[in-house]
Amino acid sequence: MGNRFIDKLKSYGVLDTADASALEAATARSQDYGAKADLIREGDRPGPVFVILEGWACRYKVLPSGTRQVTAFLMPGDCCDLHVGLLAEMDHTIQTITQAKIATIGREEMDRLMDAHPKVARAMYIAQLIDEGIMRAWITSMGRRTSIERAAHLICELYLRAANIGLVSNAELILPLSQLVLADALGMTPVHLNRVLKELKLQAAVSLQRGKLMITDPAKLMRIAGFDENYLHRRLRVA
Amino acid sequence: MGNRFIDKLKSYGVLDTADASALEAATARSQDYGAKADLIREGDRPGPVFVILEGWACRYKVLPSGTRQVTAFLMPGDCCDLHVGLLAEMDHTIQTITQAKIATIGREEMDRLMDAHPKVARAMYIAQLIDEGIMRAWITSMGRRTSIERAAHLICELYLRAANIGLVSNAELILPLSQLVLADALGMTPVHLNRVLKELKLQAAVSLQRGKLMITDPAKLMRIAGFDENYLHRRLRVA
DNA sequence: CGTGTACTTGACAAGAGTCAACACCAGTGG
DNA sequence: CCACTGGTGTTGACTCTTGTCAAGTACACG
Repeated sequence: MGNRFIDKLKSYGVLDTADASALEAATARSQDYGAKADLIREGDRPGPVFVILEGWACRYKVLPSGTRQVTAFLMPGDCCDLHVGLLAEMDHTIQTITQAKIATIGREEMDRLMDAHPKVARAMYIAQLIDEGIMRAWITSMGRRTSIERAAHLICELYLRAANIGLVSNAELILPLSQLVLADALGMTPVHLNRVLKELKLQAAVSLQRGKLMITDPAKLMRIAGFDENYLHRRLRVA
Repeated sequence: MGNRFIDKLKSYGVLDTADASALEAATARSQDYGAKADLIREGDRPGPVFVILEGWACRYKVLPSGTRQVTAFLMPGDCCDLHVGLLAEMDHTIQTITQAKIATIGREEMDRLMDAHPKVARAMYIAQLIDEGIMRAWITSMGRRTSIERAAHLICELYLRAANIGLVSNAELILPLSQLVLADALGMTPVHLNRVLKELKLQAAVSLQRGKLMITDPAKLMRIAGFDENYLHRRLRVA
């Protein structure tokens, strides 16, 4: 399986073997979670950095009315919230979507690791900057894209992020995201999302299985979304 | 006038005089901008960190259709994009809204400053974490709040952020934001925002001047917004 | 005093939510 | 082995929010 976290950081800049083995050591102990398990809840005191080794998770907030908004998807290789230990409490919940294997890195350990391995620190900062770019793209989607564009845009994003970590084969990606979860991320009702996906299917851009979504024509999807991948920063500054 | 940037960082943790004077030195040279001046554009190569000393600015993205989405407001004391120099290009534009006085801190200078002053580094990280929390709150607003709630929520946020840096007096804040800009931030049309603000005015929560918005009853506004300030992290972990 | 930009209002159209019913499937326990 | 159950997906009819278009008003500025 390999360690997708290390693979991802390597894609942000060369790591030497010492860097890689330090990361390997830091993520050696991992824990298995079932689907829909909270890693940390809104209001909790922040703890260690989570590193998703396998499976999918998401961040979300719940409103007084009980409705839910997913604010980010986490896939293998993603990690959350460098320095978050500086805050008194979490402003959102992090929950697994599927079964997942997750490592944690304590705050002091992470500080030491980044001090001793500047190239790792650099890669971690890049990962954080990209996550911020993704949030800006989500705000833009929610504010100014139609529901079809918005759905297509999210799926494009997930496709490219997954491709970066080798989750895509034959230009196909299987997303283990239910329509309920997608609707909570896209800020629409499940009913409406269902109609939107039907339309995308009609245009032969995606296909639907029960509970899974398969992307059959990424190029067409990008055209529908008006997708510009610049915010994923796959082209990085050469050092 | 003082240096609102330093004041803000001080509110995130004690800084000693050496820390403060280093920050003072780093922001001593500032530049004046007129309204609607680009600091940096989408596609540009990232440069130094910008520090807003006076005036207001915003980040925005433009879609192929030409519509605009504001993704963040920057007020005095705010700074942008620690480590952004690691990326090859900006994924959004930063533009002044009003006349503004803005300092820049080069990447190496900032690295040196943070190395030599851990308390400054700590405060900068907190500022960044809060900015991320704000983005999550925006995503949540756009996805799951009605237009009235959303407008009220944004105004609450700006009110509290402004209060933190001493911009509020007599529970009143004057926002130099046009309805066009607010509409671009809230993901609605100016026409609709106008009606929403009229409704908020009717409920005596805000009052409107041409081009300026005055917040007269923050408490009522918070009730309308269902506002929970946790995401602004005003209560920080004690070190 | 004219001109441009922002704000305001009304009438109408389009998009998205709501409600309700039903289909489908996986897992459970009898 | 089958009926039951709960979660998810699907569809239709209807409502309501929001966008669109168009016209007009009010300032600020040169």
